[in-house]
Amino acid sequence: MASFQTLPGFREFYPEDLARRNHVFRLWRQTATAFGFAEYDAPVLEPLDLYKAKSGDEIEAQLFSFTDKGGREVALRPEMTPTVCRLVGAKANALKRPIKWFSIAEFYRYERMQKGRGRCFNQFNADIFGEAGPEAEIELIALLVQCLTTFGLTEQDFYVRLSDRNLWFYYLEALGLDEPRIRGVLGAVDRYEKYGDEAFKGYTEQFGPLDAGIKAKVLAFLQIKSLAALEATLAALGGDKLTGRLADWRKLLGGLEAMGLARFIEVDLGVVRGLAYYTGFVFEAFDRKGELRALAGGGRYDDLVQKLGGPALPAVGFAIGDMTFSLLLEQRGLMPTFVSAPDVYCVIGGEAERRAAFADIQTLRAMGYRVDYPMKDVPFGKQFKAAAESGAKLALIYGADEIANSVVKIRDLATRSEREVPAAQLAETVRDFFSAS
RNA sequence: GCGGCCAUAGCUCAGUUGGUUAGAGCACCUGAUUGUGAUUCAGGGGGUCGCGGGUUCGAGUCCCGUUGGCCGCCCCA
Repeated sequence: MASFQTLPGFREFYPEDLARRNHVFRLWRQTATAFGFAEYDAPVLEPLDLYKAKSGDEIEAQLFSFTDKGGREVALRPEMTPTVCRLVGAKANALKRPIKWFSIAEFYRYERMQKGRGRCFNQFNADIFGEAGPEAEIELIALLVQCLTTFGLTEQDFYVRLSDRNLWFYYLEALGLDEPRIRGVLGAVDRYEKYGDEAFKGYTEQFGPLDAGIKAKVLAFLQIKSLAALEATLAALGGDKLTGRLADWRKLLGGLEAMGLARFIEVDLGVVRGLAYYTGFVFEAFDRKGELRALAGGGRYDDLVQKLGGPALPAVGFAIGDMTFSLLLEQRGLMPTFVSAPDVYCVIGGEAERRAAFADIQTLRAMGYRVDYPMKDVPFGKQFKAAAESGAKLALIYGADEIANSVVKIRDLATRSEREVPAAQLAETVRDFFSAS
């Protein structure tokens, strides 16, 4: 038993674990690239103020933060959004619009561990800057969907809930509420799914009971699950803001439908997302069975770049966490088992043969083949067994007889057939074998 | 931050009302086997029973504390 334990909530990646993680990262990266997103990265350690600027005590309590040797207050990054806003903000005027960027990075939050949540995790982040219209949401939600379907997940496995903080705001405004009350109601809406009527307790304490007529309308609005129902509800109210917003909704849903993604999307105004910086459309991806935490979440945050010192720049983004996502893939049997097998395994008679084999081993490795051999002299029988167990396709046999005749014996480990080739032709024979198979 | 359950070999787990030197399977290593395949047989390494304290003639077993894990609550950028 090791004396030194891994820090709580941190993960170690043994080769099989890392193979799975690499698989996930590789497909995410491939998908984002196909959508025309460019990859970036940034420091793991940031000034604490970058996160304090936009958030309260709760968030600070969950930061890994400390004072460095130069007396700076620093924190391990808990998310990518402030960082990417700074990167983009600093060069906003020099970057071609729209700015479509993604990253795959590690984040740290000092939280209690749970299923699908640790203190150290990876996220795929994708953001579009400089596009104020719902075209940006279309592109991002399409990317989100494909980041999941590329692993074999279907609409049976997950869905994306789509909502809109602006629409809520305009609607409550039209019902005659002022801004503090609107925020109070949105807080209740956020919790309504979980707590039912209890969710309004906080509002009542602060502002007194919500007018029964308004509350009924809020509850009805919250349960809206289609664009048609939305339009019907809002038709009576009219107003430029609401009419304009409905046009955005039609454009967004129409775009996603044209991309063939309608089956993944559910209008659900019950989603508000607690995070204060979201300003418009918000969306979250969940597994259909409802057993896991959210797979991904995102939305529009048009004010954040400016708040962090950059120019006014509209923005939309989302993130997928690797922990819940990997759990889902494993539950659905979509996480492949990775075997680490060489292409070629060398069977070597003894010291003298070993020297001859080394030259060929180096040649084949330089050609890009993965070649292994036993480090110590081992009886032939064991070596053949090792060759078979290694998963290699070919065994190369270097015995005294072969060396004497300047040949190498090649054994096809699948068919168990053997032949000898002149040592000089080994490289091309191996290449032909692998290019044919 | 709060609550429930749990902790014995690398893994999965036994371990009697508290009683000799803590076990099995799998995995790993060696040999049988000096040129041909997952078998078989024989052998081997590996444990301060999470850690610390207490009760006892005696603790893997009972009690307290602590650390860590799983699950839920809060939160979830």
